[in-house]
Amino acid sequence: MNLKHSRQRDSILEFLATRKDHPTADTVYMNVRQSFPNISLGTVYRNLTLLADIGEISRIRLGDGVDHFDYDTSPHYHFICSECGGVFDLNMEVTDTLTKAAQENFEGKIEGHVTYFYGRCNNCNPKH
Amino acid sequence: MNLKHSRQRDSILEFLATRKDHPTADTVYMNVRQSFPNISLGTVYRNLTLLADIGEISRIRLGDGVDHFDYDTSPHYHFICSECGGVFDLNMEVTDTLTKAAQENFEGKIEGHVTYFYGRCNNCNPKH
DNA sequence: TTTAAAACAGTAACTGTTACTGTTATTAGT
DNA sequence: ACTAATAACAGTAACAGTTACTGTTTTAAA
Repeated sequence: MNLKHSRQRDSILEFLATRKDHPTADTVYMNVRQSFPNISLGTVYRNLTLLADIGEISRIRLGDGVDHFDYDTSPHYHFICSECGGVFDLNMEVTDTLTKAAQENFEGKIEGHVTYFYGRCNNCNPKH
Repeated sequence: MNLKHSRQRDSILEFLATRKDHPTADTVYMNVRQSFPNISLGTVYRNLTLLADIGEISRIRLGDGVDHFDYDTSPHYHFICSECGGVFDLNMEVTDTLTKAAQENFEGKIEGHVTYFYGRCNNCNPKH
């Protein structure tokens, strides 16, 4: 891979680094436009995909039809609120016992699994 | 909910019952057209959504950008092959230990989780 | 510097899905 | 059986998120 430096890409990565809420491409676009008013949504998508491909960030799919992006590439679980759509990290250990269990009765090679949790976040959960 | 009977819906459900490979809306469309040549893709989507809403079938999201549908609504895990996109059931127990563990350090209410596995299926995994 | 190519902005196209519109099929009440 | 109300239909347009194309600009190696 023969990458060239780009200020737009820097800016996208820099923005992601400031956020812990796993923004979507569109949110990235909105924000990076403050530094690069002419940046194209295509550029944002291209760079998010590239950064994810080289492992600088990770792309997260949570069943809401939109891709989220995370500067934190360490393995951890996510929670998505069914009410407000907010995404949160979970403070919880990641194990490979699930993958091992799955491999037991399965021919073929299981390489990993995707897990995310859903429900009501603290804000949306009715207090009582 | 005040449902009326429809032959198209029957046919969609009937087709799904014959398949264990979790077809997409488009696959359902292709097949049901053999009995109903004029059926509309919109009708297929509408009925799949309706059937899923009333719990007759389940809708499965596996991160490949397409919805899959399953006649088997009992809780079980799925595997998706990164190579051919094939979807398979896993013969493996479903527990709620994950949900409990996730709830530990999380304010708000965790209602459930989605888990699926990926890798190479038996056909796509290089033999040796 | 010059120059090859990576990256860009802008925009069109594509995919999966949902919504709209006027017509047909179903079913409950006579 | 007939009628009337409406669920469901076919066909098609619209929509959202994402990817691909085109001609121009930026980067960085020679």
